[in-house]
Amino acid sequence: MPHFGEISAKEHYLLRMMLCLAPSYYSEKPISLAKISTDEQISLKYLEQLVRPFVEAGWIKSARGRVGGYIMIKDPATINLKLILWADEQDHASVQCLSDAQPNCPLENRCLSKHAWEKVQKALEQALEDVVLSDLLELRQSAFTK
Amino acid sequence: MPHFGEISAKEHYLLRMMLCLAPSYYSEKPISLAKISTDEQISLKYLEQLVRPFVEAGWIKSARGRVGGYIMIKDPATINLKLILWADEQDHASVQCLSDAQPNCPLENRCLSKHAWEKVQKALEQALEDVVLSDLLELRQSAFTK
DNA sequence: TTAATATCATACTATCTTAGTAGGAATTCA
DNA sequence: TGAATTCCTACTAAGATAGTATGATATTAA
Repeated sequence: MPHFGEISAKEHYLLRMMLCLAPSYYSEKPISLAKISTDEQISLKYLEQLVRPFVEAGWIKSARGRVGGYIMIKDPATINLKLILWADEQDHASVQCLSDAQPNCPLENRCLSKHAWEKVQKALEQALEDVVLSDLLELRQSAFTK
Repeated sequence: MPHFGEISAKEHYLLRMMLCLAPSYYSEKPISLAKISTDEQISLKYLEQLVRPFVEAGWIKSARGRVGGYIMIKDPATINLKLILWADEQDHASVQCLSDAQPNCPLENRCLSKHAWEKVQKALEQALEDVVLSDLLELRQSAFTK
């Protein structure tokens, strides 16, 4: 049973995939999903699905053929967890009536709870924005590898 | 399509239910689910399922019969969103290998991403803890009702 | 005493998401 | 040419969500 805020395998995969692809931004050499699949133990076919939205968004360029793969063309310094996880969402309202205009909402505690969720939402959003791809890459170079 | 951190209807219901029940802590008079169902437009049968874990946890006492209902016996000042949402979970590790000991993890970026998720997890946890039931009740009394 | 109001308990269901798998087509390059 | 790669569509098993259905049991106001 998952709980609010639990990271799913999919989300875990997304970040790791992006971490694998990020170096291609600097090297400008494509990285194949086959390699990522091996390195990170993620199904190749699943990776193909996961990478697609980012290609469509223009963050990643694909190169087909023999020595093809994917090249990140959006600067990793501008990519954070919020963007990765919420790439295909436009409306991030955590509670329905935050987006829906409900002028005369009849519910006793909805506005009260909405107020609470807004606080949580804001904190989470900030935390996700604080995790930037390029920062993570630097961590790997330095002390973090212990 | 939901996204990470989105509030589900269930979670929205849980908080509103608790907000409805909280006054019973002070009045010591039971509040029926039928009333909550009416006030908050939540299915009575669904509410019955939602309240059960808290009764079993001893936070809420049930009173059957004609003028029965539920009475909160845990101080609303000690109940926060984290406790409400994660009531039945014991291990809140957001990433599998945060709880599992994996001494020689072969994955390239797992530890790096784990580090990232830990930061997010910690921020979220803090935000959820900061939303305390009694504080919300006070908001209703005062300016929030506009 | 009885009828209404509650909780308690179990089971069922439709829809969606997750976490993939399957099979192949198109492209590129050694 | 053949191997490696992306591209594309479809399918699936398991689980969660958001309830509904049916009824039993307990209490008390009338």
